[in-house]
Amino acid sequence: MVRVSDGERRILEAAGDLFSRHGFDAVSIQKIATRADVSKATIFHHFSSKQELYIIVLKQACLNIGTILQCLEKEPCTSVQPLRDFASAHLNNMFDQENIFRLILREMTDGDRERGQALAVDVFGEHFSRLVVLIQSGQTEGILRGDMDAVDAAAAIVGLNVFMFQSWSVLQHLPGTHFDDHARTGERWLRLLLLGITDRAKITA
Amino acid sequence: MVRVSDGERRILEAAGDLFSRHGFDAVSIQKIATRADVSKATIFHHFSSKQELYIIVLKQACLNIGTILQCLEKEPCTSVQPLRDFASAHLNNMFDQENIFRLILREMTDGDRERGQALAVDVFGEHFSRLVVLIQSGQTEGILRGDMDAVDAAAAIVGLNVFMFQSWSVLQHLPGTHFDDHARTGERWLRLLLLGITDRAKITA
DNA sequence: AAGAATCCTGACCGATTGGTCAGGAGGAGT
DNA sequence: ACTCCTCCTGACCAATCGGTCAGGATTCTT
Repeated sequence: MVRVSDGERRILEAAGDLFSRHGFDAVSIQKIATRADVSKATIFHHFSSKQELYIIVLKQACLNIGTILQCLEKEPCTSVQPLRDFASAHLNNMFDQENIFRLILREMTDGDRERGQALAVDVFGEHFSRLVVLIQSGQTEGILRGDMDAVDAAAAIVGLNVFMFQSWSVLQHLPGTHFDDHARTGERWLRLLLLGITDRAKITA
Repeated sequence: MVRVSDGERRILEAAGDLFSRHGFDAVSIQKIATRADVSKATIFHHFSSKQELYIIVLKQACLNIGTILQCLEKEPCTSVQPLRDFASAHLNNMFDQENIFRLILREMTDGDRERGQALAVDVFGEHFSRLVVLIQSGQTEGILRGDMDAVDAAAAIVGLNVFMFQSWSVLQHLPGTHFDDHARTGERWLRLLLLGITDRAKITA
């Protein structure tokens, strides 16, 4: 176990919070120092540069995420319940660790191209792969449509969750909406995706 | 028609491009000036502050968007084709005007809370409402499921498109993926949403 | 008690930031 | 010829930026 001083802990905390909310460029070392209640020089005592601090915050965020989502068993999938469980856990996971996920999503969309993509693969890749396998097993079990791409289905499930996560505050201000609770809304959207929005599937293609 | 000098045009163009790619704080006036091939002071001749320039870029972006998406007729919806048309037009619209949409999405997620939400309602609100009405008419025509919320369905359609738009470069780097073309992928995802991912809808709830 | 190591700080650095200002160039109106 | 107006600029400003440095506390080791 690496020893981490109290000041260093507070710095990482403040940096993670500020970076996730405002992005790398909008946050100055001084602001992090003030929030962490240390001097600016203290930050450079613990971290060699702003970039390094950012990268470490990013890595720490990935570590915190890696161990949480373990709800995907390897048993064959004979009902949609595992999908519900996954989607629900995924969504709760995001909202529970809002800062971390905002940081990662931000990095994916406007960060350094290579780093952002590598990060995305690291963070989402494994879970995504396991979700794809889960869906494929559901297809061979006959519970899920065989004439679709499991990768598409996985992307759609994750995509709806991600969209909901990052647009939550905006969604509530669209006209005619009534989104009250993440979890319930997520369940309804997943149900939509499971059953489809057409009445009876007479429409082919 | 308001006269706009050539320099001013170039400034707005450069600012829109840079803001959408890197965000407000990461872009300096100097960089905009260099890109627009004018001096820094010229920018302050045309715009009173960086904030004002940003707001104007934002408004210009909204104007450019407002008139494009007009594919929603008011006739009753007797097939899923109007939904396909909407989703397709929506997606193409985003990718065609990448900068503008990135700018707006960025503002929605990290901009000033009130302004971002007001902007979102302005930009997406009207189209969203019309999409909801379209879906509702599809429900009364019996072509779409009656036991779902039209608002949920509309949000899901738009959400999948938005997610695809802003995660496109990352999606291609997830393991096992093969997303080659926006349009085709968008069609497949919409089909998923239309028909559902379960085989036959024996699974209720 | 002495020394070493860690934690932390105020003062400071050059560079860059958003923004100001006086004024030059050039076309239009008189 | 004259003025007026718009477009544009280089020089400049105070403030802030990321980062350095010498040294004061505090704690751990011996």
